[in-house]
Amino acid sequence: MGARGETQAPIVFVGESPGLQEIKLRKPFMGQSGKVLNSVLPNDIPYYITNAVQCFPKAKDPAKMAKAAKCCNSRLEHELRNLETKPKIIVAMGNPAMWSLTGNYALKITQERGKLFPSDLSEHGIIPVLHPAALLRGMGSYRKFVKDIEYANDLARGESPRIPPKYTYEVPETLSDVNAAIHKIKDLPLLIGDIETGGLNNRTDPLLCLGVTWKPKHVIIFSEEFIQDLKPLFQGSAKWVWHNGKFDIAFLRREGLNAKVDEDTMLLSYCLDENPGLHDLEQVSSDLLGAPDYKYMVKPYLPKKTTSYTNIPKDVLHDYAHLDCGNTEGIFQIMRNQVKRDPSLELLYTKTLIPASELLYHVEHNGFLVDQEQLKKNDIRLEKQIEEEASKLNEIAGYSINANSPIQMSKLLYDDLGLKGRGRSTNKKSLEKLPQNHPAIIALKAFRKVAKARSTYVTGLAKRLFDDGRVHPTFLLHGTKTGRLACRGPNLQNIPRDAELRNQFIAPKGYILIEVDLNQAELRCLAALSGDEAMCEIYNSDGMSLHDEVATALFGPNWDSEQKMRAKAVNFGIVYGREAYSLAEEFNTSTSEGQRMINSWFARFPKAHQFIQICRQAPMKNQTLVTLFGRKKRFGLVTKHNLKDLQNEAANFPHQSIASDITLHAAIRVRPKLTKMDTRIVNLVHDSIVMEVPNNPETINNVKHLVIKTMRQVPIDWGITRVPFIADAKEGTRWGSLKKVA
DNA sequence: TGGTTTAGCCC
DNA sequence: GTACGGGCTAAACCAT
Repeated sequence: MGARGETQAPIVFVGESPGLQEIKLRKPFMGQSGKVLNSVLPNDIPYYITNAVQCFPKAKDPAKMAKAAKCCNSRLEHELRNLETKPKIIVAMGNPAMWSLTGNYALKITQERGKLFPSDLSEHGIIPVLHPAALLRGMGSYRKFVKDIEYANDLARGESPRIPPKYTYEVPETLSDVNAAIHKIKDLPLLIGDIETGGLNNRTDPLLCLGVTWKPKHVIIFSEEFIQDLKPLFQGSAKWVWHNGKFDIAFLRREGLNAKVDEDTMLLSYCLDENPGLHDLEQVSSDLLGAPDYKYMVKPYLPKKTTSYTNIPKDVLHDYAHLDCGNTEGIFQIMRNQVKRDPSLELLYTKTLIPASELLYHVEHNGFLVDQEQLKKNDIRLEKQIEEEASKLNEIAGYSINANSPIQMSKLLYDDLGLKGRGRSTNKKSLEKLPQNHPAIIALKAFRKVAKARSTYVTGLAKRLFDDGRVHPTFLLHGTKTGRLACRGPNLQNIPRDAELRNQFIAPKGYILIEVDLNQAELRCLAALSGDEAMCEIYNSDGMSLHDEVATALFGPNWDSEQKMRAKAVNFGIVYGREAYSLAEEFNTSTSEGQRMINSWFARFPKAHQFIQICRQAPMKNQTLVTLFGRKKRFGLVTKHNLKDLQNEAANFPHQSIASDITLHAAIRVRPKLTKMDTRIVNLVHDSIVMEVPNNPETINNVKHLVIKTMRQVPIDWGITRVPFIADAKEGTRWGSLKKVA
């Protein structure tokens, strides 16, 4: 019972366990998941569908599902062996099916999906894929799911499995062999490189080897002891290909090698799919080449995730490195052509992403100087405040309580103190619903503020400091779905707007900080993109201000400061797709008043409204949004469950993306000129550029002039002409105390 | 030890 | 029942 399809089918789909629909109808995949599966089932060949588990476990936690899968294992095997014909391929959907069919209960579906596992239950074996229900919950990539199933369908139709690529490699062992190898390849048109390192940190961790290839299927590995002899290799005319080249060139440049990023397979992968988390080399190689898992080679030497690659024996490391390098060559050939065939992606890749690699190498390398005195002062001050607030909460509770624990605080507020709110959450919004003058609420809010400030922005920052007194973050070009940069280790894009905390970031002696930021960049983009006459008029006039105009539109000409605040919030809320309820919450007013504000805004700016509406239709119409910088937003699986979220993403995508690219391009353009003025970019925050500038009036003036002018010019050069872009400069010695100077 | 949940900071 | 787009980090908690 519980199966459907043809018993002589060449392809078998194995799901997890029946849901209510399936129990009722005695057939698998009849509900929402069934719809997803139906969209990818082959329509030219028969198929058979069953489940790994036939019972209906009450709780679907992994341990119980594993147990159930083990129980049902022999039943499933019996079912599959008794099909009329042996299938060519079996698709395992979700962890339990994969566990049961492979017998390996340690596997994880997100890591194994799309790979071919041998099995005598079918001719070619098992292909694990994500379960459709996981896709419906917004996990994983629908595009990958479709590709995985397509591969399985092709095998069922009689095509051959992909053959995992194999490469030969050599490791020159004498200096003369190294020199001969360099001489042979340094002026070839294209070299593909990949390094292995003793850690992720280019300031402290060793460079262990460099793999280079120039033609399919053969790699040269230059080992550690010859790194210093590789200078001529990087002085030839070859163009260099890397996977996340910004990482590699930072290590190589440290060693005095003139490495550069001409091509980058990670960025190609990001061009082809903007969703994060899909672009690491192993993953791309597996998807495009059918490359098998080769991490197993080095795993025995890496007991912990953090163990350094220095613990791997040299011969094993070189063996591993040659696969990385060879695979990079393989995926480059495929993806470079795919990008070339799409003019917008080609534009994005060549004009934005590759130049941005070089920019960000420098920003990361420069780092941001931290004042350790100020760090210490904040540490002491916040520690004291944390203790004070914590002891207040202890006293209120009457026992020792951890204010950092949401569970304990929830118990305190809703059980011990009997406060009545909405649900049992203790987050900021929920606390707003509780009596604001209650000492527990006051203390908890204060505690949260200072605890966050200290743990993340003081002690957390201190852990990231290097010998040079600076933090050196990593900026990710592939970290967002919109094209904004992401930043980590530490994240310098979310430092609190609190003078004491921002003052931890300073200019070195003899320099000052200048921050130039675009004024209302996203709203200006919305005006320019939509061509809304009223918005454009405001931004093109000298005396008008959007916030003032909207305040007048919403509340009449005699608005007060509170009403102006609301107007401002509506302006920024609109571009994020905020709704009446959420605005009403913020201002403690009725939903109908929230709705009135939104309606008035859209009435004042009808074309902006229309533009947003058109964007919102993209997910339903299965359209891809494209910006003039070539960024794309693709909508994978659209369901009634995620439609609203996707519409909000769509509505927000164009102006967020373009505003960010204007800043990025301005930074790319000014950086070489800044270098000549002994000026360094030390941070980028979506619509602003922070620099350290020699403290003399002439340079300061030149830098401000250059950056402001460039931020104004970039949109014009990219065809955004309906609205001017205005940038403001602030300066000072500490980031928290910058002052606007005429 | 590692993954998930909750919370809070930025544009 | 939900309600705002895009991110990162820390601490607690829980399973292994």
